[in-house]
Amino acid sequence: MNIEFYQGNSDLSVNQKLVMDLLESQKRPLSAYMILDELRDVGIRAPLQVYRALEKLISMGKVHRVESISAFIACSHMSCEKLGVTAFVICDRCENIEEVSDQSISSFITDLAIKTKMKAAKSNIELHGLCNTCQTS
Amino acid sequence: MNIEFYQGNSDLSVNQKLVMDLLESQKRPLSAYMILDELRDVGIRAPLQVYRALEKLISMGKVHRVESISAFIACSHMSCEKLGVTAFVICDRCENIEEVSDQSISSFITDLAIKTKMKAAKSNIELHGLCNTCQTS
DNA sequence: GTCAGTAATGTTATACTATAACAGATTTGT
DNA sequence: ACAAATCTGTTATAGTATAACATTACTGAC
Repeated sequence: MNIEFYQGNSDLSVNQKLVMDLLESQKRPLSAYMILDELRDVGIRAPLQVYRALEKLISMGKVHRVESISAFIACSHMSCEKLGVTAFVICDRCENIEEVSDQSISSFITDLAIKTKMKAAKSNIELHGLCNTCQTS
Repeated sequence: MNIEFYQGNSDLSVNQKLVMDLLESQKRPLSAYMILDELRDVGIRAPLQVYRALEKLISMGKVHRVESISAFIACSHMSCEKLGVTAFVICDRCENIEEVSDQSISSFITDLAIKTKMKAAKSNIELHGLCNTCQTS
């Protein structure tokens, strides 16, 4: 872990911390309404409380939205706050999801932005299919 | 009603052709309900009629779903039915959208699949930002 | 300290996106 | 022609997200 860049969860509001802790405790993506249901006991009552927390966490790079399944997952890399470019690899059978963040992905997006003359703000790369385990069973 | 008249040379059903023609006439992505509203006059009445047509058109590679904006756009390349790998570059200001489909994109996805030991079924790559025009105005 | 201004949070209501379940119509193989 | 399978239409409902406003909490000047 890169201490210099890592931020703990102490600067988060109560709701943000509740959502963040839940997403970190699960390794899988959760929908906003799954989060809502899980957090009803601890004071979250309305969708907007969840969506506002998610919005902030996403802007901080701590949470990603997986667009193709409308779900949210804790960033598995401490460095995402800096890099901001990741890819998700999703098994459609076992629903396991892997977050990939390396140089080849960053430079692919950089190249695409240059090629299309874009000032890149946000990217998402999602690959669906069968994972290694599910291909052979 | 004489169905054959509407089908012409195409292998599409009436509803599929209506949706396809609309998406081709617009160059921008449309939401399912925008499509529904546009096609009410010609007999489309329910969301499912639109969604079923879209599902088929997507499976044929003629239409893409742009995940991050929950919208649908006609494929701008005849080759997508074969390649199946494209990227969307979306300007968040003018909402112009460009579909990119070249060898570098295909091989990026291929490499990602190999690296993660996935049997790839579907991918989506979406880059948001400001287009060349909007950066300078 | 207090009080106005600002920001954050809570709440209700509603808009937008998508599919389940069943009914009716059409096509197809025999 | 007729049953089985498929396609299409319709109603109802599930799932995702935000607008609008009320309330509370924080901040800084005085």
